[in-house]
Amino acid sequence: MTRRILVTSALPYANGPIHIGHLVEYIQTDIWVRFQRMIGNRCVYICADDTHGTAIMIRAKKEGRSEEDLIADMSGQHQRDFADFHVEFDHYGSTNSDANRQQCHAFWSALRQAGLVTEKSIEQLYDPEAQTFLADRFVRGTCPVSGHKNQPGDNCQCGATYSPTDLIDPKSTLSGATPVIRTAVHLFVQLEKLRSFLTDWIDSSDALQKETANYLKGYFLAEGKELKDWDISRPGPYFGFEIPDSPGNYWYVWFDAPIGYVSSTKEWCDINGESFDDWWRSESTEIHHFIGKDITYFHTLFWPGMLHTAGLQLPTKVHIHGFLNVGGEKMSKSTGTLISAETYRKYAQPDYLRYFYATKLTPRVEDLDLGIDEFVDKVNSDLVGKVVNLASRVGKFAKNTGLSETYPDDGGLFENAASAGDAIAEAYEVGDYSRAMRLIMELADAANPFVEHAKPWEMKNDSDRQDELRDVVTVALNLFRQLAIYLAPVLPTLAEKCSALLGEPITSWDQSKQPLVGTSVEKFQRMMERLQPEDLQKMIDESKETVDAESAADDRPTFNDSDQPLKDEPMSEEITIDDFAKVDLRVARVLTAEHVPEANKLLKLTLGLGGDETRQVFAGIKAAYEPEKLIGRLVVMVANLQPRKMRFGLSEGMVCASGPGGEDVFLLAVDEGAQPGQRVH
RNA sequence: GGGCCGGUAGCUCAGUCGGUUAGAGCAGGGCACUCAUAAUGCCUUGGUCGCGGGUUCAAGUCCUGCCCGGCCUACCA
Repeated sequence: MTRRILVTSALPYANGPIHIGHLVEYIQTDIWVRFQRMIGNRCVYICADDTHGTAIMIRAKKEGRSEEDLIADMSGQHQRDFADFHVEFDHYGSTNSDANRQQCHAFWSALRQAGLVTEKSIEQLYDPEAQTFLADRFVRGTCPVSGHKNQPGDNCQCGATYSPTDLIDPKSTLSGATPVIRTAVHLFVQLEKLRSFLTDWIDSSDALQKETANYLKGYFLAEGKELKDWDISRPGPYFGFEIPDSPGNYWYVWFDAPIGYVSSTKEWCDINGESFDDWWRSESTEIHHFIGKDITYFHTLFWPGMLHTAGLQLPTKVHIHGFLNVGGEKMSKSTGTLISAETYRKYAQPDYLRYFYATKLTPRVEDLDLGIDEFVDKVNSDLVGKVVNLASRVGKFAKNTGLSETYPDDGGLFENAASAGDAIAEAYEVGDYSRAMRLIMELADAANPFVEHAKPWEMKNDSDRQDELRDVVTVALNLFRQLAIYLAPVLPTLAEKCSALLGEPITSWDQSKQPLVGTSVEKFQRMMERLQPEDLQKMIDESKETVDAESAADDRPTFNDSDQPLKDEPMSEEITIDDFAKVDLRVARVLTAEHVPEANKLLKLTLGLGGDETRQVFAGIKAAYEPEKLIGRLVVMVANLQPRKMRFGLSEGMVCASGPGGEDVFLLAVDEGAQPGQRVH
C-alpha cells in the first residue's frame, strides 16, 4: 500500500548561513525522503526559512536595509546551500508570507476559542535608544553574585543565574545605552490546560523515541509540576506579525515558526492543485518532523498542543537527532570546526558528507562525531576503494562487450544482495542509516573478490574469451548497480552516474531485484575522487579566517579606548616563544600583605604557590591597594626572577600589574578556577 | 545532585530470545595480483567484552554495587 507522507525539517533561522551541523538534519531528512520515494511511497518534503524576531530586526538595522531584503537574501543563500548538498525540497517557503500570516490567524483564533490565552504584565529591560525591549542575551552587565563584569543578562560564568533586571550596571548590546525597566502586557498560552491531552498523546502514540517520552513525562509532565504558561507575544517594534486582537503586540517568533510547516505545505498545495486537507487533516497521511534535540520541547509539547487545538493532524513521528561534534569537541569558531556549507563545498564533495553522516546516524538521540581521519578513511576505503572501484575495474572493457543476454552464474552474489534489500530498507525506514551502510558495505566486500577470481585481465586480449569477459563485466556491473541503488538515497549523484553508464535511470528500490542484461554500456568515466586530508585541513584553516574576520566586524561592541597608553610606552621589539618561555609566570595567592613603615610605595607580600611553597615579594602598589583587601586573592607573579636584596629584605619575584604607577596600578586577576602554582602560558 | 545513554581488538562499531572456539570494517604484518583511482585479493597479529558481586547447567548478553565518558537538567523528575 502506498503511504502518503509529509516530511519536514526544522526551519533554519534567517540570521546566519548553513553550516555542517545544520546539514546533519537536512541530509538525514533528505535521505529518508529519497528512500520513501524509491520504495514507492508518496512523500512530500516541506521546509521554509524562519524569518522573524529581534535578531533579524537588529541585524537588518545594522546592515542598513529592510528586514524583507535581509531575509530574501538569506533564503537565497540557504536554498543554494541545500541544493549544493542535494537536499531537495518540494517547497521552500518563508514564515514571513501571507500564507503563514493566515495560518497564524487560524491557530490563534482556535487558541482563543479554546480559552487557552491569558494576559499578564511583565517587567522587562527596555533600551530607550534603540526603542526596543531587550531579550536576555542583548543585555550585559556585572553579575550581582560574583561581581564578574560584562556577563550576559541571564547567567554568569560563575554559574549564577538571575534575571536581567538584577544585573549591576546593565548595558544594552544594541546601543550601549543603559536599559530601563518597563512593564508590558504579554499574551500567554496556558499549556497546563492541555496536560491530559499531552500525556495521553505521549503515552498512546509512538511518535516519540522512548528516551524522549520518558524525559518529557519525567520532567515537564512530572506529577506536582505545572506546565508553565508560554509567553507568545512581544511588544512592538518587533519584526513579525501583529496579533489581530491585541494591537501593538506581535507573535513571538517561536509561535509562528512551526506554523510555517503548515503554511509552506499550503503554498505547495496551491501551486500543485493538491487538497490541503489531504495533508494536514487526513488520518491516512503520515506527518514526520525531523528536528535537533535542542528544540525537543517546542515540537513535543507546544506544537502538538497547537495542532490539537487547531484541529490538525498530530505528527506521526518526531525524529530527534543529536548535535555534531568535530574531532570529539563541540564545533567552535576558534578551532575552525564551525564549517559553513559554502566553505565545505569548496574543498570536498557534498556526497562525502552525506555518506559519512549516514554511517553515523542511528534512531537514537545521540551526538555524532566527525573525526577528520575517520571521515577520510571511510570515504576513501568504502566509497572509492570498494564501491566505485568495482565499476572502475571492469568499466574499460564494458564499452566493447556490453552486457550479456542472460545473467551469468555468479555463485549467488546477486541473489544474496537482492535479498538483503529488505533488511537495508528496514534500516532506512527506522532511521538506522548506520546499519544500512554497514549492510551495503558487506555486499561491496563480497563483490570485489568475484572480479579478482574471475581474472578478466587474462581474457581481455584473447578473442576466444570475449563471451567470458562479457559475463564477468555483466556480473561486476550488476553488483555495482545494486550498491548504487541501495546507496541512492544517500548518494544521488552516484546513482545518476550509474544510470548514465548503464543507460537506465535508477528510480526504484525494486530495480535491485532484477539484473540488467542485454544492453550496451557507455564509456566508463571516473565517478569519484579520493578525498585528500590536506583539503580538509585547508577547509578548517579557512573556517578560522572567515570567522575571525566576522567576529571582528560583527561581535565587537564599540569601545573607544584611548591610544595614549601605547604612545606612552611603545611596543617592545619582537621576541621568540623561547624568550617568552624563560619567564615563568605563576598564579599565586596573597597569603599576607603588610605596610613597610619605611617605604613610600611598597607593600610586603607573602605569595603562596600551593603547598608550602611561598615567596616574599615587595610590590610597588601601596598607593593603589589596601593590604587587607589583597589577602586571599589570586595574582600573577614572575616566579623565576632573580631575587633582589632591598633595603627592607629580599624580594623573591614580582607581581604583575599594569598602569603608569601611583594610584593607577592594576593587578592582573585570574579567572575563577585557577590554582596557585599553575604556570601562565 | 538527579535523569538518560554508553564503556567489546590501536580506531569506528556489530553482537538477535542468555547457548559452542566473541565478530566486521579500517589501521598493523606477510604474500599475491595488475582489470582498477598505490586500487584489489588471500593469509595473519590483536580482546580478563570498564571493575566487583549475584542469578543460571551456561552471562558480553539478566540483576546489583561501583568506576569512567557523554548528553540533558539543575533547590531537583
